[in-house]
Amino acid sequence: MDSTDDLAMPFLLMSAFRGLVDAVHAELEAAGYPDVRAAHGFAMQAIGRGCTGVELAERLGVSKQAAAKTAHALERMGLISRVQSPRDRRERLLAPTARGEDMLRRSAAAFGRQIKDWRTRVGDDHVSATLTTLAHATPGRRGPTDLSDWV
Amino acid sequence: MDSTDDLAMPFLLMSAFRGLVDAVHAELEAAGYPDVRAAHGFAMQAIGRGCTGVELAERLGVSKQAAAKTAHALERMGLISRVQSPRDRRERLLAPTARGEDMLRRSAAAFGRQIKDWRTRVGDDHVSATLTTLAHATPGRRGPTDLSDWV
DNA sequence: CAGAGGTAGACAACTAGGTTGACCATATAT
DNA sequence: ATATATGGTCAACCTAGTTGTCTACCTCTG
Repeated sequence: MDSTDDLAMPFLLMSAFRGLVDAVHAELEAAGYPDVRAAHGFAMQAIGRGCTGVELAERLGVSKQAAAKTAHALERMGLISRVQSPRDRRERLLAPTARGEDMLRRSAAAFGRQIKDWRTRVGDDHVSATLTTLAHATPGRRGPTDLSDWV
Repeated sequence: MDSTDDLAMPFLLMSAFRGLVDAVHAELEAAGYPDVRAAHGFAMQAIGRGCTGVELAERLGVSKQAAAKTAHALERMGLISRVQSPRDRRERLLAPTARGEDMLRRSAAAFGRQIKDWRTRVGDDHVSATLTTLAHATPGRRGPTDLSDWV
């Protein structure tokens, strides 16, 4: 239809994403997690209940070296543990600590509150339409932030 | 309503954004603009018909040093010119070259085609709802990718 | 009109998050 | 037993940003 507005889509996507993430990180900072960045949150979500470094790299769609850096940062922040695997001595098993799980819970709650705000602002139907639109927008896409395996 | 899906929103936003941008950049690369990155496209949009470095920094929501770096990169790629202002000799006026305007046209066309894909895939109503949702999602937000001044 | 303070831009050093390439240690298959 | 594949690490580099400092220039005020 009115395809002139379409050009704003990338900006709106970016802006909405940043607004969402910034709001959540402000809440996390207030809750005692000052150094958590967006990449850390994504990585924690990707680790889920536990995985290896290579799996993390695949889930995030980055190189294993990049995943290792992030994992080390998360370990330094006390959010995950990295313990040697019993069945394969090359592997280090990444798993959230109690503090990491608390951070994930708070993060999820904060995201939920943000989207709830959206729902009251534009209505449930619009938010639902947005979810389905975005879900169908990038079919078969694999790579960064693809969580089809782990949600 | 079903707030469990809400947690996927940041991932969907990110994924949709990356899918969109990647597709457009693939087209641009094929059209003879191989080195254009997402930041360059945003900056070109922000420059519009012309502005100074400080204005660019404000429009992008970054430091003026970062904006200057980007502007130099755009100049090296032949997409903008940086000429001294006649009325203020401190200023350098940034303005797209013919090549830069061609790039912007191709970029806009590519974005339009991508969103048209979305429309045929999920329907005009869903895409429109997405646009209005995202537009209302971050009210009064200023900073990166805020284009209220220059669209 | 002289000088104070504000502004545009450049330069340098740093950070975060990513990349590739080379490498070692360990598993696994032949 | 040996060849090959895999998990992880280290090192060097890239991009896009940051803060701090500096100079050149404009503008406002006494």
